[in-house]
Amino acid sequence: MNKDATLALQMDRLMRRFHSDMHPRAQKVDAAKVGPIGGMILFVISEQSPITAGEIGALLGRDKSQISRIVSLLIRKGLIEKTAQDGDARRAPLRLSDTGALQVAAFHGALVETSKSVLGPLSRDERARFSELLAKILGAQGKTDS
Amino acid sequence: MNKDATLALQMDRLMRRFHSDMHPRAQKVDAAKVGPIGGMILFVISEQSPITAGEIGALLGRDKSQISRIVSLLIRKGLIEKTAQDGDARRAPLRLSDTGALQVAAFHGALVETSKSVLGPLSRDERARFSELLAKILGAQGKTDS
DNA sequence: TATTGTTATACTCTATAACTATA
DNA sequence: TATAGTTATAGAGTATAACAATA
Repeated sequence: MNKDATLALQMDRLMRRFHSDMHPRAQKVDAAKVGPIGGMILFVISEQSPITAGEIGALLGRDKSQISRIVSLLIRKGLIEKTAQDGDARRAPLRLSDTGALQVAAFHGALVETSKSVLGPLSRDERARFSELLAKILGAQGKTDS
Repeated sequence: MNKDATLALQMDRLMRRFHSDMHPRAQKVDAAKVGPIGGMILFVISEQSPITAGEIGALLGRDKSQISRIVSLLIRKGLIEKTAQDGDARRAPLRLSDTGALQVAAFHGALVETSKSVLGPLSRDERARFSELLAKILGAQGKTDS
């Protein structure tokens, strides 16, 4: 089979593997029932805060309507808050609440466990190399994301 | 941030990137309207045939109920057929029809284009190295898939 | 009793479009 | 006129469970 097609199939299988491993772990710690995308959004906010809904959408590659809906949910559940606006009133920078920070810590643990489990077959060096390759893939085209 | 968590976030972004790139390409060639998972199922059958629904589910990491539903759709659309049974009557080995083979060729092209596009930032050597790492990740645990 | 596959259901994710408000 | 965000809708993917047929 063509090497590029092989890569595509490998990618699909890896994505499924990751998802299958992550799902039960995430559910177990998802006390606030925010779902996998809710968890990703919390995670992104914990990394870069304050951040607007549009920026989150660009980072995660999801449509703004989806981000908007889940952000509303997260606010309703008290996990994130809108910060005081200084400039553009259309933008609504978001930050974690204390409860949200706790939830992120739980998700973080699940993420780490999943990474370790799925990437377990790789040595430490290989894992680092893998991460570098991912960074190169994402970085080159990713600049236009944000 | 923890390296394992970084990897998890990179994985999510890569998956999204792949999906976003693949979706419009696949739609364009999806003459029979079988959807992305329908395309993956056709693709798997084209690689290993005859193959049962259960084996497809294991390979793709999807639930048997989902495979069953889409396999029914693919049969209804004339893209695959059940082969004559020789042994276990519960199992229903599947194979591509001529129409299905044409559809697979179209999907194959879309897969190759997506791989080239998303993995474009990598050199030929890096891409080979990336594929090797994927094989190692999938191979070690993947044996239990089938 | 276990396995293969089917069917039904409910939930989540997703894309699209129309909309409001701000700039 | 353009941008940030909201809301509504429809469609696709998913997990779960109950079920039938076969082993």
